[in-house]
Amino acid sequence: MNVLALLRQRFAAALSELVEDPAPLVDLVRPSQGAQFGDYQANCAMPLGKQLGKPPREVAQSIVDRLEVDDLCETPEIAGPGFINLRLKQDWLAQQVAAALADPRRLAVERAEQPRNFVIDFSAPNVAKPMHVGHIRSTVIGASLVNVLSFLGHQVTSDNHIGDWGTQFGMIIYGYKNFRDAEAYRSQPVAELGRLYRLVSRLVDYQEGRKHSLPELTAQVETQTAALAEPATEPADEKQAKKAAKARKQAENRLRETQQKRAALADKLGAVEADGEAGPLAAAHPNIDALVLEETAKLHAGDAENRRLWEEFLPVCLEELEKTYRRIGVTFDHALGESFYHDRLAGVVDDLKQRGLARTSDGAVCVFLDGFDVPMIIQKRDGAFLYATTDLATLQYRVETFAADAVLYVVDHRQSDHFKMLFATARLWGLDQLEMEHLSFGTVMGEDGKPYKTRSGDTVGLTLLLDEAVERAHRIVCENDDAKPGGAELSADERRQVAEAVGIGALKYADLSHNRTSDYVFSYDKMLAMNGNTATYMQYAHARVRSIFARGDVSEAELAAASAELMLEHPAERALALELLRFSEALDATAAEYRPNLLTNYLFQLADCYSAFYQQCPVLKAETDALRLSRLRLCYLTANTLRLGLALLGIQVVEKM
RNA sequence: GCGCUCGUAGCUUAAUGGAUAGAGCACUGGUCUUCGGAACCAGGGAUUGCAGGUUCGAGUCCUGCCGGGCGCACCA
Repeated sequence: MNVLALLRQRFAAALSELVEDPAPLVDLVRPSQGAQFGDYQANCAMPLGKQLGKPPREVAQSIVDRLEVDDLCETPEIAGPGFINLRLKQDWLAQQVAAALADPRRLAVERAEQPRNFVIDFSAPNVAKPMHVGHIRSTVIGASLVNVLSFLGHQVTSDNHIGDWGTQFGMIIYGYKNFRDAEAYRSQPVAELGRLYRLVSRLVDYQEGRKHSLPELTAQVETQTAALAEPATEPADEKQAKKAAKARKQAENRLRETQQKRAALADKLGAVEADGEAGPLAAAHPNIDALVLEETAKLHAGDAENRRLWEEFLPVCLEELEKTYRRIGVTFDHALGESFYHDRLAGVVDDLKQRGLARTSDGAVCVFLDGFDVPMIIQKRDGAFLYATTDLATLQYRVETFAADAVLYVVDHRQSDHFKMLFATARLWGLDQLEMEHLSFGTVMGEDGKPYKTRSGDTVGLTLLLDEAVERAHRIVCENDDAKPGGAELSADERRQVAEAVGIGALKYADLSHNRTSDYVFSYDKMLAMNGNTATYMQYAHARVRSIFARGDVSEAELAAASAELMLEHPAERALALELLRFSEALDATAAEYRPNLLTNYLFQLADCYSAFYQQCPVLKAETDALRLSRLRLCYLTANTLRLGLALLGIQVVEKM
């Protein structure tokens, strides 16, 4: 039961007698800001009063006169400039909670009236590279949206659009042909391919730095120095002088930055040259950057040898990814990577050309779009296709194969321009009925405010990250268990399992509880903080509830089957009951805006309500048996709601911790 | 230079144009013969970057400025 949706229906009926289109006004019915304003409030009288030219309080009264909510609400109150405050009836509230209790699988959450077909594109790592910290957000947010939308009755297809066809394979192929350690490849193929990738990547970076970046930076330093050396024109007034001084300061800062960048790059190049292994290889392969591109091009052109190698490497790489997904409990319906669409790209370009949407410019096939400075290039001068081409082919495939109504991309915000152009092109192309959303998020930053890297400048592997989180969780679990007054109660095995749930849960929750397009600051300490708005707090709340049942020797079946009316006399009981009922609202809001943080907010608030209840209302020691049962049932629904809510976020709960 | 995005308490942050900007961390004080103290309660701490504007009402929408992050044809 979604109480908010029900109230909105009632308001729609009342408002339709007063106004042509009640929809925008109905949206102004919402949960109250504070308990003093009741449980729900309607803010529609003010704008309607404006519209009708009548005093808002008068309008509020005429809405209330037409409103039929006697069955679920106390008499509505009109407050302030014209707010309508609603308070749910105690017995109605009790009935709704009982209905949720009677439905342990769905907790009385209704399915969407109009199920849609979603395709969610998330995670999307490059198979040749290990997943790193930047992949967490996409993976975790995407997976939770899949869960929530599916739970609400939508048809959801999850698709991991992996990068299995790009330059990184050219690197591995080149590395394999030139640098492989045959013995290592035989015994540890993944590790050896990883080593080859890193080695070649380093050598390519070296050559590109030597040939392009370093000269470019050197030139920049020169022009910036020259610009600073130019004599300043005499400022006309004080304001201009200030402006000029500021501009000069900025220019100085820019120069310093460029110099620093140049020095850092020079150091890096020097380090490669001085390296015992990489140094000689760099000297022996001066054109490795071009040669790698050649290997990639040969793969794309169907070269037998490269194709064979690709087919040999790919399963190995995929298995490595699969290990990580298994550990964090993420699965996909499909993993149709870039290579899957390879055969369709030429057709896409032809079709766009034929429809007059694309034309050749400067040798490249481009789609020029209104409102964009640059075109979207779908075929390079040398004939190669780009990711824009692949993305268009992918969209077409998803509409044709999955009958998608909506395609969601969980990708970091740096690609927002790309998606804007992609969607605009797709709409011109005829996909104008399709909802396309770029669910963007910020870059993962370290606590120093720079992209999260190790001290040596490498990106941090996801495996290491998980290990560290679980390790820290394990230490805390052990400490806590050892400190229990009745002695430790977890076996070594159980401690491991709990640490896994707590560590990985903390990592996921930290990502899910933020909804920022700005950058995300990664911090072990913050995500693993075992109090506050964290997964651990929720898991702990759950474990505490469960322990009541164990201690009180309570039968769950009895709780589920009980039929007596719930007693909600105590304010904390009532507040908890109301919060439990809002689960459905939280899920709908999460689905409507594709924002898992609305669900984490809800769960945190629920845990908070439970804490207050737990503190103020004795359960096992309640005054009467009836009250004891009623409170136990509230506990039971709380535990179930926490468990289900966390499960939808991809987070496990435990019985004891 | 053009574009996107963000700026809320010391820190991390919440808030579909609605009432007194809500939390957590940290800080201060309190609760306890523990239905699990990884807890709870209370308190201090915010001109929501600045200046205008729209509105009955602005953290939210518009304009300008300041500051951070990111992106700007043939990488993904």
